[in-house]
Amino acid sequence: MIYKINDQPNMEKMSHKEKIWQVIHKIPKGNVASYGLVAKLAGLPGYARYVGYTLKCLPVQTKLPWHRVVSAKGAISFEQGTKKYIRQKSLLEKEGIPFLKGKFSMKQYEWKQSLEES
DNA sequence: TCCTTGACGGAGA
DNA sequence: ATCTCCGCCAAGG
Repeated sequence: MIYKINDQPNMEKMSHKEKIWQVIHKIPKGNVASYGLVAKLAGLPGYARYVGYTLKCLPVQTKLPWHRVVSAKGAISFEQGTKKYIRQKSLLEKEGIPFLKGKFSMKQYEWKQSLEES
């Protein structure tokens, strides 16, 4: 299906996955958001696991900044040392977020949506 | 239908 | 700080 970046369609009529894509697309570069926060901002509180499922279904060449979504503790949800793990880690470090002791500081880098808009 | 499987989260211990 | 356990919820067998 065609997904236009700048559309702000009627949330009621969007599928859950579309709502989730919309939210992830808005995560600013240099910030991260937990699966739970993405779900909440998408109007789907409690759907943290579903956010993970949605990301798993993304095509490899997606433009969506999936790497900015991490666990609530700031850890990467892939098995340590795997290619995916290393890829996500480097993409975020490239955006200036330090990875210390196996995690990113949510306190400092988690997206504060309220300060940005709405 | 029922059961299992996760890119989850948080309350306890 | 860690680790386990359990509730969550859609998908896929």
